[in-house]
Amino acid sequence: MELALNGNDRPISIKEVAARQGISDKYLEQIISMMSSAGYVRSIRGAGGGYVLTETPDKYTVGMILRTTEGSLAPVACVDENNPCDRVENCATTEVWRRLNTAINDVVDNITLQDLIEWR
Amino acid sequence: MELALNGNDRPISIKEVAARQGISDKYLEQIISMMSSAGYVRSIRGAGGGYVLTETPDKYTVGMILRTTEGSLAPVACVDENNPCDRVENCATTEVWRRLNTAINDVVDNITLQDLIEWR
DNA sequence: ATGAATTCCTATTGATATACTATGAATAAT
DNA sequence: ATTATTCATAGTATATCAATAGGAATTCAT
Repeated sequence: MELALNGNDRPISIKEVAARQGISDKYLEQIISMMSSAGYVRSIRGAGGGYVLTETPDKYTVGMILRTTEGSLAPVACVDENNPCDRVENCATTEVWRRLNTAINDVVDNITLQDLIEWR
Repeated sequence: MELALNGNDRPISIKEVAARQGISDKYLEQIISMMSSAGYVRSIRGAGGGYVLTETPDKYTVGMILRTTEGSLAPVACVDENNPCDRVENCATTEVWRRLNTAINDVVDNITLQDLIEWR
């Protein structure tokens, strides 16, 4: 949201964002570096550098961002990756996890960064 | 599910369930004791003792059981309990968490133990 | 060229939660 | 009296997460 609100005219530095959001530079650095690896932001190094979004805010879903920074959103490992436990055969609860997974993804994949900005 | 399938004619012991489910007696003991405190099961002590459900399986939702054994299902603390963080004022993401919370609760509160048994 | 401001990379710490083990007391059936 | 059980509580091992830390690489401004 900080990057989106800042626009793409000039990059915004970790230092600025961290100060405004009340978290440490070093911690934010690690978070944004995940976004960078994912290609969601472009970094400009050196003095006067910082970050800009690579796309317009409506192109990012909350799901994309959360999965990048937090990993899988699955309630249990067996419903996400091909990571079945050895008793999946006669496991009635799998269906619970599958429904939860779908419900969670439905929410996060249908909210964009643009939505967040408009809700502000 | 073990208790529901066993019926209320005779109690079923931790030992039996633990063996069938491949977990330790002692660990299961702690889990079921939470169910007992919640009033969901009735315990019979002493030799030949064990547990029975206090209600028919259609009276238990997955949500009741999960909240009892796992605690709150809220994605973040601020949307569940009155536990707002100090920047909730201008926090656009709260709405994301609220929607997630609703979606999760919708799923787990609309599946009963009876459903699980039928899905088996 | 030099210095300052930045990103980049990786290691480490500290706190907490989780799954699980362990010990023994209380209770009830035989 | 013995055995099978629940009940209560303490302890352990591991993983995860948030956060800190140090310093290398890059770029801008002068």
